[in-house]
Amino acid sequence: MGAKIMVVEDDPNLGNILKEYLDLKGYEPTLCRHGEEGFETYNKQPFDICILDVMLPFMDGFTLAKKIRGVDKDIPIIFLTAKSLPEDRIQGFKNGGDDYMTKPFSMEELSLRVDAILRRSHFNDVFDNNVNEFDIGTYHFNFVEQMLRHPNGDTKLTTKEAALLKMLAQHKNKVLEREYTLKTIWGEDSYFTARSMDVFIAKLRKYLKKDEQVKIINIHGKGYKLVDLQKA
Amino acid sequence: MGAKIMVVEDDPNLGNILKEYLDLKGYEPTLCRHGEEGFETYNKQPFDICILDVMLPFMDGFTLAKKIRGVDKDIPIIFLTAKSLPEDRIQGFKNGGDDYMTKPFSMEELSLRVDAILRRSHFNDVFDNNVNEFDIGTYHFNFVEQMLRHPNGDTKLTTKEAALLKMLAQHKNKVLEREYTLKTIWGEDSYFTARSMDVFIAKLRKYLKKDEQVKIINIHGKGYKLVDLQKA
DNA sequence: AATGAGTGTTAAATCTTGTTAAGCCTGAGC
DNA sequence: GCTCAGGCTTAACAAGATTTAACACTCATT
Repeated sequence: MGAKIMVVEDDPNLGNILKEYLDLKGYEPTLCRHGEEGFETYNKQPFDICILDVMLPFMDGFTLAKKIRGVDKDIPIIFLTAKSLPEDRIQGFKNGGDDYMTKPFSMEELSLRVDAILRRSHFNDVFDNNVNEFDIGTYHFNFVEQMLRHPNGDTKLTTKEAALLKMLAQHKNKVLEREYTLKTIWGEDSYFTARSMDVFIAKLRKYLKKDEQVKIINIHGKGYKLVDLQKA
Repeated sequence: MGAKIMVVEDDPNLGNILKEYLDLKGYEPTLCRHGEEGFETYNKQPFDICILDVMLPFMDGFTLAKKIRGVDKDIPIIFLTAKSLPEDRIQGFKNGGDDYMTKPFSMEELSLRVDAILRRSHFNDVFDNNVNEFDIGTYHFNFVEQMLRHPNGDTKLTTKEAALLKMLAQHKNKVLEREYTLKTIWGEDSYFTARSMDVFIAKLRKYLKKDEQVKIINIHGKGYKLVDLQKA
């Protein structure tokens, strides 16, 4: 499973070459022809990174970037452009870009830059997805079975309870951001999904009461942290 | 006071310009003249990001990068080079670099790239540090538990209280600068965040009243200092 | 001493989270 | 198709955390 990449490029030639190359490299690219199509597509499915041409018909790349960041403030963005003036590159970064490449560029370099950025983004967490069992204090959590076991009595979890506990366990002793969690489990970050998540946190806290060393603490305005003092 | 940057550049001219510019931008750059000096320095103090020239006497930048990554596998690295061939840039990424810049380059662009990378790294994360327990006079502070313990009664701290006390404790008997603190915990340094910080200082002072030997004193125009007379 | 910027402190206002329970779907079994 | 149970969402209120406002005080400078 490769990273999902949105490519917005109006030149059909370059667009197709890009798509083919990224496909070959094991990514999952989606090609859009202009800004508006890009924004619509972005709202329909989740992406891990965007590659945007700056000069696009109807809506330029910077404007599109702003709209995308309005939806998803952490999505990595790489700008492509024909201009190579330093001021233009600077514009790219000031518009919230993570990187900026000047045409013509080497496909391999682009793919390496994509890798370098994904290495630092949340995309990594996807790689940890095959780990499905966790030790949490004196508990043992099996995600696939949705079971939270404890010498003192087991608990059968629901799907969402298990999904949330898994994300917390993967970030044990680190902050798990609300926004990221909501986008991953609920698919969107709204007032209601947020309240729903709080309800699930309350449930998990109840289940985890059997071990004093285990706590879910709130990081005000940021998210939650599953603390396991046994390991800390 | 900003991110700690290690710059390794043998050309004294460019090296100094880089250092000065980064200084001006609010970073804390340390300049090394060659690879070996770079590696020694790296082992002596913590850095948030490295900027390495590729062509260096004695030990080239790629080799240095490998040695640094051996110590610290997640530190972000930007390579600088005179060559602009795509193959060289590709070499940079294959050697674990996060970015690659070709001389001559714009200082502003470099600083923007540094920002873009730091944004995705754990630099801002006060919550992921290693040392998490502190002795402050007759108090014992556990950051992870957010507990300030004292024989005379414990205090449960909030997230921000704990974050601020941690920064003070890390700088015990030294000055903790306002600006640095605000950028680290609040993310920005404005009039309001500054007032907010003052409110938190007042709270911490209340909690620390149980030990006469412990005080938070103000360094006018600079910041605060957590003074522990027991250890001084 | 007068000025203006920086700090101390408290309280109110705002925003976020905790918790419980009621409401609403959906799918299994009848 | 009807009913029920389980699981998730929404509502509602309580409690908590942080920010903003207000006013008093201190410090450095003139």
